[in-house]
Amino acid sequence: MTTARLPAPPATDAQPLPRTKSRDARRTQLIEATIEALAERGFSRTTVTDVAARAGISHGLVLFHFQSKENLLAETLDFLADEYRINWQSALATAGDAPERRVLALIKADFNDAICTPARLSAWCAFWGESQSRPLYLARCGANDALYNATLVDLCAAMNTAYGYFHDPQQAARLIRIMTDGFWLDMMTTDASYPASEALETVLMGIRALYPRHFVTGS
Amino acid sequence: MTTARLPAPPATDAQPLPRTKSRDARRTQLIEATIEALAERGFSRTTVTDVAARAGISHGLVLFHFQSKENLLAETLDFLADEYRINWQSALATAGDAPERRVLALIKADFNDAICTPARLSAWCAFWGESQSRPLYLARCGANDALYNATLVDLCAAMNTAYGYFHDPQQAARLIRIMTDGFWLDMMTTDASYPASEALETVLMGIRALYPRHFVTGS
DNA sequence: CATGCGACTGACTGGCCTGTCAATCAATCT
DNA sequence: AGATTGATTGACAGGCCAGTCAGTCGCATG
Repeated sequence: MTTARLPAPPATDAQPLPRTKSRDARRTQLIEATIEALAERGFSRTTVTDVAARAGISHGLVLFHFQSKENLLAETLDFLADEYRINWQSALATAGDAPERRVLALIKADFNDAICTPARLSAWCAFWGESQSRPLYLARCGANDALYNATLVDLCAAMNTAYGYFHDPQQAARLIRIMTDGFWLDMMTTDASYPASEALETVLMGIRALYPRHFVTGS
Repeated sequence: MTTARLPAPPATDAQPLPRTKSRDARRTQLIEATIEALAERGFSRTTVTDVAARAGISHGLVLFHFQSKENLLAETLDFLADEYRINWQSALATAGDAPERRVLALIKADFNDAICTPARLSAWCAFWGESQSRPLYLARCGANDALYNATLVDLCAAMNTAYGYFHDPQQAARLIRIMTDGFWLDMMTTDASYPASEALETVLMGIRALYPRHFVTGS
C-alpha cells in the first residue's frame, strides 16, 4: 500500500524513462553513479546507499545487480580501465606510422575531453589511494598499464632508430608516462585547478626538450 | 580487578620502556602508527582500534590524545607536510647560490631516503585519494605546495637569467614538479616497484633535456 | 485474462566502529 | 605516607552500513 501514487513519471525528456530498466542499462547507470560518488565523497565515504540515491533507486537494487559493494567498485574500476585503454588504442589506430605522430597521439589521448573529466580524474585518484592496500585493484589495471608501457617503450625505440636520438627507451618511456600521470594527480591536488589544455601544453614542452627536432608544432 | 598481574614490564632493551609515556612521546608514536596503518590498510579501512593496536595500547587512549579520528588524521597530514617542507628547505639551505645546484638539491630532496619511504609514499597516496572530497586536507597542504612552487618558479627564472635559457618559468616549474610527483605515484601504483635511485635518475634525464648545458653529472 | 519472470522495494539484522566515561594505575609532589 | 595529577583501560552506547529477504510491481507472452 503505497500512499500517494506519483501523478505519473515526470517524463522529463524524449525518453519516456521507464521505471524499470534493462539489466545492462541499470548496470552502466550505476557504474556512472559510482564514479560520481567516488569523485564527490571519496573512497572511504562512498556508500551503497549513496550510489543508489544518485540513480534514484533503493540501495537493495544496487546489491541485486552487483552482489556486493566490493564487486561494484571492482567493476567500476574495470570500466574505467577499459575506457582508458580503448581511448589510447583508438587514438593510436588513426595516428599513422610515423613514431612522432604516434607518441603525440598517445599523449593527446590522455588529455582527451571524454577521458579527462573532473569526475573521472577524481575517481582514478580515489582508486590510486587505495591501490597499495588492495591487491585486487592493482591486479586489474596491471595488465593495461604494462601494455601501455610496452607500447610507449617501442615508440621511444622507434624514435631512436628513425631519427638518431639516443635516449634509453625504457627511461624515456617512463619519463613520458609519469609526466601525464603526474599531471592527472596535480590537477586533482592543486586548489587552483587549470584546464587540461594547459597541462597538455606543458607536457609537450617536456617532450620537445627530449626530442628537440620534433614536436615543434602542436599539430 | 585485573586478573593476573603482568610479571613485570618485559624490559626489552636499554630503555626501560615505561608503560606510561609522556604526552608528546605518545602523540608522535601514534602519528607514526597512523602512517603505517594508512600504508598497509588504506584510508577507508584504517580504524582507531587499528592504530591503537600498532602502538600496543587501547583504542580509548588514542581518542584521549587526539579527541577524534578526524583530528588524528589531520594531525598526521600536518606531520607529513611539515616533514616534507623541512626536508626540502634544509636541502636548499646547504645548496649554495648557483641556481642549477639549488634545483638539483630540491629534486634530490624529494627522493631522500628519510622522506621517500614506502610507508610515507603510501600514506601520501592515501591522502591524495581523499583530497578532492575533503577540503580540510587540501587546505592544510595548499600553503606548503604554493611555497614549494613559488620557490621552484624563482629558480627556473634564475636559470633563464643566469644561463640564457628561455623556458617559461611557470611552465618549467610545473613540469619539474609533476615529474617528481608523478614518480611518487608511479612507484605506488606499479606492481614492479623500483628503487628511488632509479626514479631520480630518470627525473635527472628530464632535467638534462630541459637544461642541456647543465646537470650533466649526477653531482 | 492468466501466468511467469525479472526488476524493484523497504524493513530488518548483525557487525563494526567511533566516541564516552567511570574506574584504575603510575608517577610526582607535599 | 598521603594526595594530586595525568595516563590508561575496558566496558558500554549509539549510529551507520553492507547484505538479506519476503513480497510487490510492471511487462511480455501464451
